[in-house]
Amino acid sequence: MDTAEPNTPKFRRRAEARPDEVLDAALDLFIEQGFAQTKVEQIARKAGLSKGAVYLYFPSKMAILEGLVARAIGPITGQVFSALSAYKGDPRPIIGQFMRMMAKAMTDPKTRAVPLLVLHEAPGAPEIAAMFRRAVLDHSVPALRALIAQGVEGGHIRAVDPDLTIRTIMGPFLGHLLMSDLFGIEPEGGIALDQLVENHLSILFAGLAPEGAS
Amino acid sequence: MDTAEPNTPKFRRRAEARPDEVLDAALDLFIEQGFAQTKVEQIARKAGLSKGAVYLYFPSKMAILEGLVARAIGPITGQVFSALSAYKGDPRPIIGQFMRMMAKAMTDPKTRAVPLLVLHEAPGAPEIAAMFRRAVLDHSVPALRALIAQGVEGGHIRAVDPDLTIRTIMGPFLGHLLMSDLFGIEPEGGIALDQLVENHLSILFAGLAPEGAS
DNA sequence: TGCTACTAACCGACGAGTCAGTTATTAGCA
DNA sequence: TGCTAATAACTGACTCGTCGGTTAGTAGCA
Repeated sequence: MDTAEPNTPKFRRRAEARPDEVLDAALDLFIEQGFAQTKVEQIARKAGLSKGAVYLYFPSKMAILEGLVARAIGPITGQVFSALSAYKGDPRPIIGQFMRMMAKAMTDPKTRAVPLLVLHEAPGAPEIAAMFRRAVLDHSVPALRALIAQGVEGGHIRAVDPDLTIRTIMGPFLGHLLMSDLFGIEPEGGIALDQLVENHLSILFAGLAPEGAS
Repeated sequence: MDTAEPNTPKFRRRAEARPDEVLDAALDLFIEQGFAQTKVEQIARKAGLSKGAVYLYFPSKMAILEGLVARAIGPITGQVFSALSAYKGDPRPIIGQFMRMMAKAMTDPKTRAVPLLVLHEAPGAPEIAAMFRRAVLDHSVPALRALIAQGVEGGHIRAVDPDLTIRTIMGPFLGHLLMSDLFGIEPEGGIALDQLVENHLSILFAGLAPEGAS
């Protein structure tokens, strides 16, 4: 249950590692019990601190959640997305790459947990929703839109509505996340996310093919 | 702000309408502020009652949410789903009908709100999640699976994995719900759900077509 | 001896749920 | 048709546990 190493000194000067330790503990507990159900005291204990100490690093419980989201979406630089929108040609291969990348990332429960947390806490915490939106959606959605629009113009794929098609592309991901994590619905043996992606892509790519192509 | 009619008598014998009035008020507030943020007192005032009276009809705040979900999913009888799974032939037309039916239903914010509420409250309220699962998913998922499997066997659609394909079919719905209701992301002018469905179906149907068909 | 890192006891707000009491409504009776 | 008893419908002030956040004080380090 306890994350803290037993042999580490009780005090450490310049405890720069502390915030991350708190975030680690918080993430575990948020995954297990949800944000509202988790008490700051629990987070503190799991990180090997007292409640008061947590408040040396984070001004509020909310800030812990924000820190968590920030840490998770930080590494997702705009690079991926600007690469997406700069691409010219048949968008299907890159969409495939992109989806497979996502699948790989989402296989890790800790990674999967963050968007899920955002999902749950968004209505009660608009800042969280806005943060996620700014950092992830405001980049990815336009990038995908541009990618699709360009594919349509170039005749690489059928004339579909880019904005609506984004939902067709990404939706199954969300659907699966929700069904499995919220409702525990999985086919026997569980779903491998990569199988889901391959099945989806096979339908999607055939469905996007220009008229009169196999 | 107040739902209660001004001219209705303050007391009414056999107040059978009360529970529904409380549910109506609660739904409005839950949509606006979320479950956790809504106080029982608010629900009571909006329904034209005092807090105490609410507890004459519902044993707890949770029970109000349960009542809301129960009322919403009650009308969805298994009929639709058993019709789905009994069907023989190319599944695409019925899938189309089904999706269009869903789109129509989900156009009403009050209807849309209930699954959304379930989504948000599920982690903190397993009973809600289980209830929704039993009433909706445990019927619809097997029905869709059977429908698809049968379509594959009959050669009406390509050989896809039924379980995974369910996610491809339904995912965009969820994706749209979340993007619009949680993050407020919509193309300018908003999305008409029926447009989303038509775009999705055009891709989906082409993507499911047997090899070598337009 | 002074500073950093931390602790633990504490505070106060908040809100779900309770309950003793109040008021409208009806039934029974003359 | 008025009066009374009974009771259903409702009120709002209160309790009480919970938990986020604070702070006075302490332990280790230089």
